[in-house]
Amino acid sequence: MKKNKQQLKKQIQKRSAIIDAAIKTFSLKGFHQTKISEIAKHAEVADGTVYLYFKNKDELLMVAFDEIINEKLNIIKSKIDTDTTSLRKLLHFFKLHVKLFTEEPHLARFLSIELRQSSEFYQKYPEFKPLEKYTNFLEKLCQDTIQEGNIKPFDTKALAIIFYGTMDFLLLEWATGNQNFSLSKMEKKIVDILTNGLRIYSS
Amino acid sequence: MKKNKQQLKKQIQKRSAIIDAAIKTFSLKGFHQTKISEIAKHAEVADGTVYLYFKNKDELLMVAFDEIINEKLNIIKSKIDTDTTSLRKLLHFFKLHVKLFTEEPHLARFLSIELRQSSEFYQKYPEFKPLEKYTNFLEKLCQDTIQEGNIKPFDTKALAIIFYGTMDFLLLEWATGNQNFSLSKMEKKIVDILTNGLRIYSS
Amino acid sequence: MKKNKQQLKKQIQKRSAIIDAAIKTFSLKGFHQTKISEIAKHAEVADGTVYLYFKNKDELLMVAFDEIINEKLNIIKSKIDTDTTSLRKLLHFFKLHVKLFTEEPHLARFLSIELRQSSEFYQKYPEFKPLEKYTNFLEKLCQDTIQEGNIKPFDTKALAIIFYGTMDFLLLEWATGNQNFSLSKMEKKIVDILTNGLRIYSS
Amino acid sequence: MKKNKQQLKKQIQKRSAIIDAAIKTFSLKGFHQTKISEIAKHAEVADGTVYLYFKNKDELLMVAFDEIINEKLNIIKSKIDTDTTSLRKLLHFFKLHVKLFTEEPHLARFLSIELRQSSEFYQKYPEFKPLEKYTNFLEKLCQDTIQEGNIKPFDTKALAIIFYGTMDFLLLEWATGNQNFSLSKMEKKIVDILTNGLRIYSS
DNA sequence: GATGAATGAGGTTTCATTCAT
DNA sequence: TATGAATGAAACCTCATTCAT
Repeated sequence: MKKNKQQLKKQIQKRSAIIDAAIKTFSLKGFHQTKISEIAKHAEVADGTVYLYFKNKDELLMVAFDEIINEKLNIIKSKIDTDTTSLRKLLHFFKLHVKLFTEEPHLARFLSIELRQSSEFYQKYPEFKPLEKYTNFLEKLCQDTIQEGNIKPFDTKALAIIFYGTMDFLLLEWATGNQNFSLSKMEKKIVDILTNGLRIYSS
Repeated sequence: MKKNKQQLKKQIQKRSAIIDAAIKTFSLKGFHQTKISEIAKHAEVADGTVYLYFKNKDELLMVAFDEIINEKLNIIKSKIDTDTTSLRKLLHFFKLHVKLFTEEPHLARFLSIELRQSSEFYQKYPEFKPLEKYTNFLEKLCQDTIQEGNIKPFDTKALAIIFYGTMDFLLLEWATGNQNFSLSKMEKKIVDILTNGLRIYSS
Repeated sequence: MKKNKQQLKKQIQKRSAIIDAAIKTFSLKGFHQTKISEIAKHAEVADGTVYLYFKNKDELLMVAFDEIINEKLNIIKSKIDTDTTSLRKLLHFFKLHVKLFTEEPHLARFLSIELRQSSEFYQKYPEFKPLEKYTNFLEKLCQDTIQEGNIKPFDTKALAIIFYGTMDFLLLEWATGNQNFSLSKMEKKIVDILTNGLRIYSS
Repeated sequence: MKKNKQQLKKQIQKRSAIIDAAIKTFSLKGFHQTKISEIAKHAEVADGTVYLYFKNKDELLMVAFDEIINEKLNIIKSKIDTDTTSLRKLLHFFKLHVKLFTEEPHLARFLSIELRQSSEFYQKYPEFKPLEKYTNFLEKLCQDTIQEGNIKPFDTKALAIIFYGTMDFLLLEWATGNQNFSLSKMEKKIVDILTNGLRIYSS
């Protein structure tokens, strides 16, 4: 039925609007400082409507994370697709990660600060593994790079932790303004260290 | 006066008890889920007493961070003091960091999760730079190691970010149980990667 | 729309119920001793509902004053409307004021005691002039009476102060039970004094 | 014993210092906004010491009122002592009342605002009749004036209510800045009205 | 008597969530 | 399905008062 299709479309748009509003507001003000009514207002729906699409505020946060991570990961995937080696893909990933999140500073805060929810959050939602896809992809890239013989056969999980941990802390330092450094220069230096350390022909 | 001395001692003990209770409770339940009354109960003082020692809940959290960071940094400093080279000190630092925080799992959670508690904090307290001392010391170690000729003359700030970011994310992965790995093995692998990447005579 | 009309009506009733409950409770226990939860219970709404209609407790008190003053002033206005001279209106006003507030003793307390509750209010809300309308009307009556040639051309502001001050203190003495007098007799005596003046050789 | 005398003197001074501090602070900030610790600090005693001299904050307020009223009444009494007729004393009383309280504006607030404690206060302390002495003296003056044949034989209680009510409301209007009038002019006008009476054809 | 550290009861207000319309 | 008015639980912090020293 056409009617149903249109309705369905409308609903999907509404859901999407809510998520967008949630991401923007969470990023800007932090999870606890964000009121559902604010999100509803930005999404141009009633407060109660939010609860037709999401069980509660926690779920909305988790979905918001998921959307962001998926969106950015897909952008990254498509952009590194044309790189000729996995090593290049890996380094390109690093650069893109920094670029994508610092282009929208509130997303940098979102990722480096808000993502780390309270201990109770992890206990309450054991299935909450927001970075899993992201770090898995990173690990996969490391595996490929090793197979292609461009980095030494290190443990790929360890490599992924080093990579993600470094990117994440770099963004935190930048987002909180703790350090007064040029982000692009710092990024190059870090890539330099990681590659020169990791390359098979590093000598 | 003896009286004053005894009172002072009592007060120091009380303050300490409150901080300990705060750290434990914050770690367990998260900052926003922790009630002052819980902390007070654990510290065996009245609710109001907490406010004789700390201006408010925020300050209590910040002081708790500071105490933990200082305490652990001092332990680390004293333990690596006998290491003969800065490179050894650096790697020892890494191991001790992981050890000290995973020996007390709530501290691992405290550091890797609660420390990032929400942008609200960084916005409200721009002077809140809990890790400054820690990463500064790390950077100093890197400088020394470079001067001693044991790692290539990389940018020391970049090195510190890689080191701390990696340690931090490793603890997070461990604390949230996202990954099912042996912490000690993972740690060795990471150290392996970082050292083989960094050494001057890495070939 | 019918629906909206009904809802609006309901809301007006709810607002009114809250104000009534507030006046009664404030009068009975005093502003600082009155808990919002008590008011809510008396008004048969939830605590939070009070805050849908009033910004906070302070505003509720001020609105309550305003409502009472307006209500009583309107009653008085309509009742003195048929009096043939302004002098009669003026004296009638005096009697009605005493009557209206002593018929509902909690209102007498509200006006003579709670209204003066603490400088904090006057300092915090300089625009809080609860009696302005009331004394202005009183002053206007005095002007008219003078123009009609029934009292000497005294300063009207001074007259208003005498009238209101006397009525107010009379109610206070009555409400606090400090004096053991017949209110109606006292009222007559006061009116007698005010109209006839003090001096023996006034003729 | 000399010792005891000195100690007693010290204690009286301490009690007096506390009352003075209380009056100043209550006047300035209002009863509810005043903390016992502030009073103690101003009186240069420990918080607990206040409770050696006064049962609680309420009692301290009541004593403070009493002291002020007594002090001012005594000043007035001594100043009007040389007036040759009771009528002159009465009018002089009015002027002195206004003068004494407006010379120290915080006292004007204290008397016209803070004196009217909450309804519960009057219920809790039925013996709290702060103005009794004052209005009794006023009434006595009226009696004398009547006996001396200088005002008509009106009811003296009614006269006292008019006098005190007018003075009190005049001070309130002045203290809260509601009216923009010259206090001294207004005072003269009021006295004029009270003495000359309202009616044009009063004979 | 004097101290002041410690106590702990108490209340306003917010806001996630519900549910009658 | 959508609304948004209503709900009511929940907790930080203050400060009068106490009491061990």
